Amino acid sequence: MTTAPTRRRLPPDERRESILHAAARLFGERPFAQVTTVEIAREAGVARGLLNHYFQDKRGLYLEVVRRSVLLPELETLSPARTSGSLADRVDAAVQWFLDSVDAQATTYFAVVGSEAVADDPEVAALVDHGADLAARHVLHLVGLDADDPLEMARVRCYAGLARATLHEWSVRHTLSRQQAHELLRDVLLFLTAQPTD
Amino acid sequence: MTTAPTRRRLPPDERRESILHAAARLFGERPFAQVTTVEIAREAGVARGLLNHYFQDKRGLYLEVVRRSVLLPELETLSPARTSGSLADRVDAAVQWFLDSVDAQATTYFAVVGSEAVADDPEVAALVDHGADLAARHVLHLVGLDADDPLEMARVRCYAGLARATLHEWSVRHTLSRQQAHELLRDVLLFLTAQPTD
DNA sequence: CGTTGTGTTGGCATCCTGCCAATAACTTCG
DNA sequence: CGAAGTTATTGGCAGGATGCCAACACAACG
Repeated sequence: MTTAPTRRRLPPDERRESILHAAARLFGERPFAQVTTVEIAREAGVARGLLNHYFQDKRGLYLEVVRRSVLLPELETLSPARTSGSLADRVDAAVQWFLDSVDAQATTYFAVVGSEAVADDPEVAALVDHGADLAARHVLHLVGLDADDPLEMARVRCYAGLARATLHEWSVRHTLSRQQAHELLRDVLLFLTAQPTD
Repeated sequence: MTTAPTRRRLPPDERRESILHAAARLFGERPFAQVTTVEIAREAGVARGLLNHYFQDKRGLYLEVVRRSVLLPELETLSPARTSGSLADRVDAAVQWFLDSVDAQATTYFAVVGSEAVADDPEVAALVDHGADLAARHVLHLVGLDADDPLEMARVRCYAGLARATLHEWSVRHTLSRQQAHELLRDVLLFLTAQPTD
């Protein structure tokens, strides 16, 4: 038996990825403090020390997981930026985009962002904040408003809060149907964009 | 020197309160993991072991701190429940109430709820959730709508998300003035309450 | 003033984490 | 095809934080 070496050597990116995958799974089902590095290592089939090699520390690994789920990878992929159609249509499309991109990686997203509550960690909060910023900017872009107007950005960031909460009601508490969630978000966004920024 | 006994015996409630106070201060300025029980004990002028006597563990102490800040103690105190005045007036009053009650215990509130991001802990999330529920119910009451209609509740809970985010923009990021925050919240709430619950 | 009840303390045992030197898998060159 | 080199990977060690528990002492009571 020359096979089954006790160690298997992988290209760094690949190994890094597998660790990240295992960590995401565990962090998705249990809070940070209740997940030990031993578990993650076991799940990834790796020695515990290796986690510290690829990521500074447990916290660094966690931040990386969060970063991935927050940045909405689909964000860059599809941005048709339709400047055509009525405002109502563009708004509708923007809401559609948002709900879809969340639906894609629902589990992780909700575990991290959707729970809609406490950021016990400022750095994590900053990441989520950044994610909200990107999403808001993208929505503004879709709708066809100026994404560089600070006041407009602030208002849309507020709207992002509404979006998260609505998401939560729809996908976690099931107090709203997707239909209802969609309509609520659409109506309010339309209302906000129509409103003059006094 | 008969004074300054190495130990001082306090009635349980009092001691419990002083510990809670110290913990709230520290948890307010640093995330959970970065606050050690040694610090809390020192801050409260107490042996570390006493924390475990009054609260199960560090986590239990934290939950108690969160519970206090989330429940918006002022919530019960002032609920004039004005059924008089126009809808616009009642909405305005509700928003006013919300902004005021948050303004009161701003620091703790923002440290726990206002950061508007991740709930790494489901139990904490449940608490915040409950707080949002109470607040939403109260707002509905102030506005004069039925607080037992599940759909209406869901919608107002979504609105609570908007409120948190707006709070964040106003009081943390300073991208909105209180005036602007107030107007935004007022307008949207008015819009939502006017909207038929299709 | 001795006794009882319990608020309070200090230290022990355990678990988790970050660090680091040794090891071995994979590659490359002679 | 074999040996040297590179570095991915491992296992163990030390520090720190937490939960637990038995002893202690402050206050009230008889």
